[in-house]
Amino acid sequence: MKDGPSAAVPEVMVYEPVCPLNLDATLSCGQLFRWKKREDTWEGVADSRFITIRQDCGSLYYTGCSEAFLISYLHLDCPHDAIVSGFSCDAHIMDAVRCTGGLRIVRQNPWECLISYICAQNANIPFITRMIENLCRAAGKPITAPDGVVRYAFPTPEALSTLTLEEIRGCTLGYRAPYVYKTAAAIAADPAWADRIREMPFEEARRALMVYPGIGPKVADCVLLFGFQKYESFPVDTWMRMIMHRLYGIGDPEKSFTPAEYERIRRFAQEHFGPYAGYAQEYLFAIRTSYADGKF
DNA sequence: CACCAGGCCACAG
DNA sequence: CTGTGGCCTGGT
Repeated sequence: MKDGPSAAVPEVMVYEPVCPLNLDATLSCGQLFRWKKREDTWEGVADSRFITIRQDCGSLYYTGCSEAFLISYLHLDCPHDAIVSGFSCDAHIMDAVRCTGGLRIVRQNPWECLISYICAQNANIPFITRMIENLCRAAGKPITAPDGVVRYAFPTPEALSTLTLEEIRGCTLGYRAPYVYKTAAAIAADPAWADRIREMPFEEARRALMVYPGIGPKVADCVLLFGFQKYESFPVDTWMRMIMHRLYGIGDPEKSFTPAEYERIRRFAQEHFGPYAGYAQEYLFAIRTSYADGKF
């Protein structure tokens, strides 16, 4: 027999997506840094809520958020098959789709996305994860989850901008600390920034993001894709550079990665893949090690 | 101990 | 305008 209030245990909700979803691929492909899989269940924090999701036989069993949030967050409100079939003339993308079909681009909070991808520069995923957790612990609101474990929301712009430069550096951000420090201050002083960028056409929004310190072409493209749902965005990282050279003969990974080289690869991809180029990028990125290992 | 990881910035030519 | 080093930190 158990003691303790059963009312504290959240009701598990069920949702059955009508279109393809690969939850494992979606939450582990590297677009997000705050989800962990324990047993069969994914646990994460999004917009100040602790959420669990388990996928079983196509059904989603979830706690901590509404169905509307789940659908929006996982981008289940879109014609996924139509996006994928738009790539049907490209054998490489279809290879990737066969491996991780149902991979979704999650609708991230633009602010969290912005800071996260500033941290992500020149780092690997475990390191990025630690930096972000440190920031959350330092300035994020504590959330007591039903399992009794305290997690932390991603700090608001106001909260993050109260930290000193040294406190941010203490979150193991290294040379990225001044970028986060200055960008947080700028955003905190300008609450309408996200609405403004959301309304801008792609290239203009891109330029507007690159005004913030620590945000270059790669980070801007990630934020436009993951934070602003501008799906024509095609972020080019060192992996994508290698892959695009190998599959399409674009660019040359032997030479130094100049801004001109970035533009060449990005323009080609946006033209070649079309308005959902970002989805092509995510599918290629999801199986990046296969290309490194010489498969495909 | 080198070298690199989902780059950006300051500075030289 | 284009190209090259250096950079915090942590893992091979």
